[in-house]
Amino acid sequence: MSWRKEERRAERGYHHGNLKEALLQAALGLIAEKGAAGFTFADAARMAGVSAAAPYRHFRDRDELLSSIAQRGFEQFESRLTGAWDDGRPDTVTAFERVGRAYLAFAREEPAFYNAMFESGLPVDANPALQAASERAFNVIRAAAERLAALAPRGAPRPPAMMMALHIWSMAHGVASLFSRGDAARRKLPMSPDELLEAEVLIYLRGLGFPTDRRAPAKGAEPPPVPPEAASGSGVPPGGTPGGPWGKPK
Amino acid sequence: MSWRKEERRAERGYHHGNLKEALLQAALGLIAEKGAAGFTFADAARMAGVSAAAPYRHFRDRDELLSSIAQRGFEQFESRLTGAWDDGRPDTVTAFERVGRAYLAFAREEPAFYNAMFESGLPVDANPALQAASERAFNVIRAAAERLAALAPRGAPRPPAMMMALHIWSMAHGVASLFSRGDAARRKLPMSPDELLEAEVLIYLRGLGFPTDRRAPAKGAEPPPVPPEAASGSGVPPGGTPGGPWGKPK
DNA sequence: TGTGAATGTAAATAACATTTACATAGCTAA
DNA sequence: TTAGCTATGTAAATGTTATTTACATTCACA
Repeated sequence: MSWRKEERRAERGYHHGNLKEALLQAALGLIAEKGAAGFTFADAARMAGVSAAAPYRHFRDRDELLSSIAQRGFEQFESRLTGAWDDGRPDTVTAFERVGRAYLAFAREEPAFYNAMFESGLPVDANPALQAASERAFNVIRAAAERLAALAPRGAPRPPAMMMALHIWSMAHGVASLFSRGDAARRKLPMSPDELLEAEVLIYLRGLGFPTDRRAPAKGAEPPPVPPEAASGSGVPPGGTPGGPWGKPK
Repeated sequence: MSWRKEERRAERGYHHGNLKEALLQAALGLIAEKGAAGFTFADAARMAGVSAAAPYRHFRDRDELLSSIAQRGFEQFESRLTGAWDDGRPDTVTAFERVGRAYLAFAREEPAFYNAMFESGLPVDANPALQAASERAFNVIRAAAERLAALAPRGAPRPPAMMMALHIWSMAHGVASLFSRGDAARRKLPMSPDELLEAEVLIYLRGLGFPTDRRAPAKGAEPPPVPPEAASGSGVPPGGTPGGPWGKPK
């Protein structure tokens, strides 16, 4: 349990000193390069400068290494989503969209984690810790959806927060999987994945009756019940934001 | 090029008679069971009753077999989506949703194809034929979106069809990936993946200003300009369909 | 300082992917 | 019909991987 010599002797000596971490890092790099499928246990060992059998002192098998990475990924993912949500500041809709962008950013900036988490074919539900980590990450979206649902404009039925969360999750995951990674990212799209997702979420929220031309509300006007336009207008003006969420219909 | 004896001698003899097809079928089964990652070329050969080297007479390597399956998958996918779209009958929105359900149905009923197409890590854009097949499938959604966009209600700006298509695709793919396959399917959801996607699409369409309580329009009332409520109401009544697309807010 | 627990290594096993040299069957042209 | 070319298979060899086992080296600490 004690890694007193981490820095001191990262490489030489009979004992590596920090093999577990070194293996995780090596694997992370390999997965980023060749995908979870291409990554090999032996390669990671080689990269860490140890024999092919050494990794088994730290991970039951290849899958456990992968799970560890996925787990760590979900934790970082949760952290980033939580940071993006920032407890709904400056206003719920803005923060909500920031969460969406954070989702895409994570997928783009941490391909190895994202791959291990969502594209490695790992049986997430077979590993309680992993499952829990995944759940915690999702709960950030869910909590945000909860807050958003609470803002449902008068006249519109209050949408189930869980459903909203699942919807948003599926949009973010769909965009990330299809357009924001790997070769799919090279498709010629009319807009960036970020813009695509933002428009998608905005249109969706509009469909629920939310006002979607976010704008920092007057001080202290939110969390309290209703944001600016929700209180005033008819909920959803058919025209919506000038030009719609997708910009000018030139 | 001549397979005169396909049926006659499917098994015995020095020559298999139909190895290529047999390998594809075997691989399909194996992928359905253990995923594209778990599938092995050797297993497929064994299953077809030939030596491990025989498959190389029909596929450059393991990846080419996988590509062939993905290709075939995209073709069947396109076929099913086209059938579901049914040229927009009985009305555009209904047909559009049917396409969404067909997407999920395909993911559920053809896990092997879906896996090879979207979860095998195949570099789709590296294979022109595969890329083209994928494009053709997407074009079904795109064409449907085109028709839908043309129905944009008066007062609402006409949304770019391509964007709509990408949005719908991402929703369907997101729901399929997250909730409609593998272990993720076992999550305790408040509704089925089908219902989830349907609600998502309906809310989205509502966000674009479309009337979403589909109902076969009066004969010949559609394609022509505007469907029932779009002509009458204010485009998007804040209340929308009674209870909203997700059912009664009990 | 002696010793058990932790961490590594080497060697062995079994499964794959892939290649190569050789065997056999099918088909076509003389 | 048959010689010979082509397509399709096989067996054996190579090189890599995952994983296990028996043995070696350190570490931590009583």
